Amino acid sequence: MGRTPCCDDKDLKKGPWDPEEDEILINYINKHGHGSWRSLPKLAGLRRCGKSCRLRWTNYLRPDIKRGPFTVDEEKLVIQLHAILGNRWAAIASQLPGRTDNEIKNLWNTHLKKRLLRMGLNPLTHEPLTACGPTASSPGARHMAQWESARLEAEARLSKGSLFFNPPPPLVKPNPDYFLRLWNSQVGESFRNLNGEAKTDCRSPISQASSSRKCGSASGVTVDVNPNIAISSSSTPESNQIEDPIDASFSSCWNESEDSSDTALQLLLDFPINNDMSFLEDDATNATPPLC
DNA sequence: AAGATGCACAACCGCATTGTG
DNA sequence: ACACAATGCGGTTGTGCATCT
Repeated sequence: MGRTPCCDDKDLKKGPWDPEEDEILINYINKHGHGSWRSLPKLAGLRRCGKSCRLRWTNYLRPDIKRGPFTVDEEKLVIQLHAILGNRWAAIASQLPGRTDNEIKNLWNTHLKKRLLRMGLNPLTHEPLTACGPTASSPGARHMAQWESARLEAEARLSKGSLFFNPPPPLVKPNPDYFLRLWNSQVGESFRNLNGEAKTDCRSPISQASSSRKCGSASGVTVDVNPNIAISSSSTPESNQIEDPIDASFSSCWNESEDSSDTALQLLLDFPINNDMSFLEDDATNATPPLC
């Protein structure tokens, strides 16, 4: 079949945008909205392809873009979300108001990835690196595999029409971004609000599954996502008891699906995001990779 | 002072997904 | 159901600036 390339016109300008172009684009969108991106450049009188216009608008010109350096809290949140969502920058960006996927991607590639590496953590898995090769058999690696399999299972369930959360209205497709919804749900909120809890004994959720519903976030990190991001790191493992909000919302949400003991949610609660993010504050000056 | 190198960020490219007739 | 267009997304590249030698 093939498709007409959208930006192959030799007449089209490439490279950095100049202020005049920005102004034209802003004025046009403020007046008419962007409508069809493909036809926008012609209508607005820009010698750019629609894709370029869209990118310029969404990544730079949009009025709600928050410019300036990322705060430590935002960086923590990016790391946490990356541990859950992987390189799904758009999904991560949706949790950081005013930040774009491109910006977060750049932040990750230029700062956070290196920082994790300096910390001796694998930026892909968020697991400790060792000089002795992959730690496939480590609990952490197992955990990752379990997490992934649970994620796939959950997505499969969703695709079969199993509705984990409030059933969407008819004709609305279930959002496949299961974990993002989980994160944003009451359950996720409870997860984020677990403060300084359950630092102990969060072993493999599968092995624990049938009896481990009290094992909460291993991170001890609280994250309030929107609109005012506020994360507090706590290292006070005062309580190992996760209170019932989790259980309640968990069980009420999960009732509809079978084998609730072995759940993606449990994995989320148990997810071994490398807990101590204090390195973000002092920028890994005291970071030493773990010896093996 | 000048060239080399590294870094940060904006923009591009191509594939995947979604929408539409 | 199919073909095609439009859009979204993630990986990669290009460019300008800062720092180093």
